[in-house]
Amino acid sequence: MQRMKKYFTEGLIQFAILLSLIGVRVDVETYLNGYLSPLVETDLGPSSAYIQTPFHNLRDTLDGYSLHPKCPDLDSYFASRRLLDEVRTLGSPRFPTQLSAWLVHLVPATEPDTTGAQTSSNGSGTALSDNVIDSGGDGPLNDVEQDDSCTVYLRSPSAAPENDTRPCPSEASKEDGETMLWRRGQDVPMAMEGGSPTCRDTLLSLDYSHALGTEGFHGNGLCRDMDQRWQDFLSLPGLDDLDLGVDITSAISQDVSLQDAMVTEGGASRAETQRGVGGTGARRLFRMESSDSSHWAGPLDASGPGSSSGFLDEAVFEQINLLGLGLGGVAGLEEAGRDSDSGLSLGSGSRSPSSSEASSSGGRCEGAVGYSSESELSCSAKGRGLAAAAAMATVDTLSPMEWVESVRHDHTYPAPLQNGMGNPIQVKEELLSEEDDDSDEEEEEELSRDERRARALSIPLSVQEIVGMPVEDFLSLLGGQDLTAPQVTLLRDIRRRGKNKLAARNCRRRKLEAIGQLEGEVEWLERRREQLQREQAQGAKAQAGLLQRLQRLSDRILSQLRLCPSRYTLDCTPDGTVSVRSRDPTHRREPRPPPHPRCQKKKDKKH
DNA sequence: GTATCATGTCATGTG
DNA sequence: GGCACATGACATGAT
Repeated sequence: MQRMKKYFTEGLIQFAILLSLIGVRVDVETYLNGYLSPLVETDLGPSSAYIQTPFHNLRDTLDGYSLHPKCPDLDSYFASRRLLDEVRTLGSPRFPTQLSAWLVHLVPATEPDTTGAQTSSNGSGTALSDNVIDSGGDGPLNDVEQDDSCTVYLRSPSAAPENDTRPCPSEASKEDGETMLWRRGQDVPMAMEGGSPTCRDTLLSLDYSHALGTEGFHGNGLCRDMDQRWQDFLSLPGLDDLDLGVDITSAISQDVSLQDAMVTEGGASRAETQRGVGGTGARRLFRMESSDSSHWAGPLDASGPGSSSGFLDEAVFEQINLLGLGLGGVAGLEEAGRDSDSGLSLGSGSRSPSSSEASSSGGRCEGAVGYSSESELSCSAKGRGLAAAAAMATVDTLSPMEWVESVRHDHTYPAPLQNGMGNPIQVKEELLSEEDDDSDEEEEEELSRDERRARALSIPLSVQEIVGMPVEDFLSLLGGQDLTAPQVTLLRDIRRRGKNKLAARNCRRRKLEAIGQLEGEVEWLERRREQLQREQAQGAKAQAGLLQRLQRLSDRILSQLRLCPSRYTLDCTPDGTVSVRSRDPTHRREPRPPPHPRCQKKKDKKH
């Protein structure tokens, strides 16, 4: 069973399953570049399931910018991703009936781009993603061929001519191994690093055998081997025990509609450069599509397979992960908010109260807990699970727009629960049943300390209302005849703590801003100092040159005066007067200048 | 077990 | 004096 979990929680098949859940056709290019690639991380160990990939950690290094995971600018950045807008247009999510198929075409880096060029020029039509290639005369794959790393192409079977009898493109690389994905600088292919085939291997092999068709690339030993791996996978013990709600075999193998896709690794392709994402090292482009067009309830389907529009927001992926984990239930919305100590959803904007609570609790669980000792729930594993449940519930209860909006605001990054490969629906139902049992208790538990106190004293106002109301209203409320002294005291405390909480946040934000500003000043001053040091060095060098020239000139003058430069020197006064001075302190008398030649002649005549 | 970080809360100062 | 706000200090939980 553990092995099965590994199959389903790792790698590509999870992507396909999860994305099929909502019928999303996804270009996951942004997630397959370098460290953003969950596929890369799947081989990092037993706990490195893709679901557990903390995308929020990746945000720190996104595009080379060092941004805080909660930075509003970062949120707006993600919000601007056009794929998110595309996801918005989706209709109600529907459970998948089919999975995408994949065709992988490996072109080693050192291999000339013969196969790849053929792939792009043999009338594949929409075989390759527009994101990856363009229709230039040189052929988009030539761009890829310039890359010094391995390239894996995914191609639509429909686009492959039936009479295509070209050998399996991976055959050329078969001698290097039987795997299909290589990573830059690694001798071991990505999918085989663990020494055993992973679900990715199997899926890719399936793609070979089912999507390519025997007319095309079949007959290759590698393809058969991959297919065998897939069969091995399907024959794994415990697979039959899984209740996924769908026939996994048929879901994967039937009516395989391989959509074009392309995986590159290494330097950015031209298409990437055009999108402004190139130049950051290794990139991988990928594409996944649901083969069932009925999944598309929204206008997105109009783009049709082969269209390369759309990118999933990272937050969307997080939510999709939640879908795949089967975590969720309506209870999550309430449960996710229980960890909020104060119950304040300050800064949640115009969101609905339920989603606001979920978001607030999510942010709470992410890091700070504060004085939550009175809270009976820990914010760790349970809180994460509840946040996930909240997300799941959001998907089921909210409209797509609301759900996407919740994704936009939800900064929680929940980890999977134990049953990471379970059926989402089943788990949801389990949570629902649990919620029915102790919903009242949970509702009580999720209240903050102040909320519980306010409820105990029958204060009909929420903490948010108490904190947010104008002071006039608050004073009039306190001055009313309906409140007792303990109620008044509690109201004051709640308002004071709430205000101070906000003040502390602002204070810390300003402090961080000040620190950042000072760091900028320090950096500027350091650069300025280096510049001045360079100028000083240049000035010293120029001064040395001038002194050297002056010394040579002085020696020349002294030599013309028939004075030894080692014994005499020239003194230059500020007023421009130049005099000869002896270097020997004992001979301070001005040396008599030699007689003028005319005088010397006259003197000679007298004698 | 320890360090670090984020957050809440309290005490205190300031306007 | 009361209030809002700012901020240092401390506690607490998460990582």
